[in-house]
Amino acid sequence: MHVTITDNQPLVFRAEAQKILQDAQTAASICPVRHVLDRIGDKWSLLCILHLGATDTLRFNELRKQIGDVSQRMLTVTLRSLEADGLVQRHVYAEVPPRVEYQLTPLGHSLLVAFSGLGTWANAHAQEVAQARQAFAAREKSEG
Amino acid sequence: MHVTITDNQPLVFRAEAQKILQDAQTAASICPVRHVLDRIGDKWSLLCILHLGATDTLRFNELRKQIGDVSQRMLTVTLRSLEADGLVQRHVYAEVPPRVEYQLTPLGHSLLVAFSGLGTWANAHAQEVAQARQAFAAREKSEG
DNA sequence: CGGCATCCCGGATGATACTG
DNA sequence: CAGTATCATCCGGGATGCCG
Repeated sequence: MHVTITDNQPLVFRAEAQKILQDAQTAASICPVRHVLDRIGDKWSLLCILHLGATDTLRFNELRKQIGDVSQRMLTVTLRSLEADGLVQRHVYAEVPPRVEYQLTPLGHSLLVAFSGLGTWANAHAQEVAQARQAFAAREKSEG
Repeated sequence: MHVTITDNQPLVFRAEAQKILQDAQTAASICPVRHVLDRIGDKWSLLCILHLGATDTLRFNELRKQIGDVSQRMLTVTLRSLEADGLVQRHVYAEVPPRVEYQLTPLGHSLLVAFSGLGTWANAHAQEVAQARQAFAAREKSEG
C-alpha cells in the first residue's frame, strides 16, 4: 500500500480511526479493541501466533526453541490463553513420551492477517523510530 | 478484505508470517517487531494514537477525557513515549494558563493505517473470542 | 492547565524443583 | 516431553501532593 501524505489529506486516516472507535463503542461499554489488545498485547502471544503461522504445526519445545527466550512457564500460560481465546488449537497425543502439537485455528489465521499490516510497519519503520528516539534523547539532554 | 479459508490454503498466511519473521531478523539481533510491540503494546499508547487520529489535534485534558479512565500520570508518560518515538507531536503554547496540543506525526499516521487491520479485526471478532473463552471455561470445568 | 516526584501495590514474568 | 507448583522479582500504573 502506498500512501502519500500532504497537509490536507489526513482525512483518510481520521476516518479510519473514527470508524474503529465508533464500532468499538457499539455493543458493550467495554471497548473490544482494548479487550483484544489486553489479550495479545502481552509479551509472547503475538510471537506465538507469528511462529505458528509461519510453520503451521509445532510441538511445545519446537515453538519454545524458535521463540528463543521464553520460559517454559510463560509459553504454557500464553498458549493456554490463546487456546481459550480460540486462536490456537492444542492437540495432545496419548504417547510416551508425550507429544503436544499446536497450530492456529481459522480465527487465529484471520488475526495473523489483520496483524500483518502492523508487522510490516514495524519492520519498515523500526529505523525511523530508533532515530526519532535518539533525536528526542539528544534534545532532552541539551534542554535538561 | 475478504478471506476464504480452506484446508489447503493457509500457505498464504504462512507466507505472511514467514515474511514478517524473516524481515525481522535481518539487521540486529533484536527483532523490530518485538521492539515496536513493547512500545505500543502497553495499555494506553494505541488508544492515544486512535483518538488523536480521529480528532487531529487535542489538548491534554481533551485527550484524557476522551479516553476516559486514564490517569494523568499515565497519559503524560504515554504521550512522552510516543513523542520520543516520533509518533506524536507536542506543541506547547506560551500562555497563561498553559495550553499543550498533541497531534500525530506522519509516522504516527502511517502506524494508524497499519493498525487499522487489527482494529477492525478486534471489532469484528470480539464476540467470537468471547464465545470461545466461554466454551473453554465450560470445557475446563467439566473436565475439572 | 499540564506536569513532575514520590510512594506503593498487584499482577506479570522469571527461576527452580518436581511429576505423569 | 510437556507440563504443574511454588517462591522470588520486577515494573506498570494508580493515588496523592506539589509546582510553573
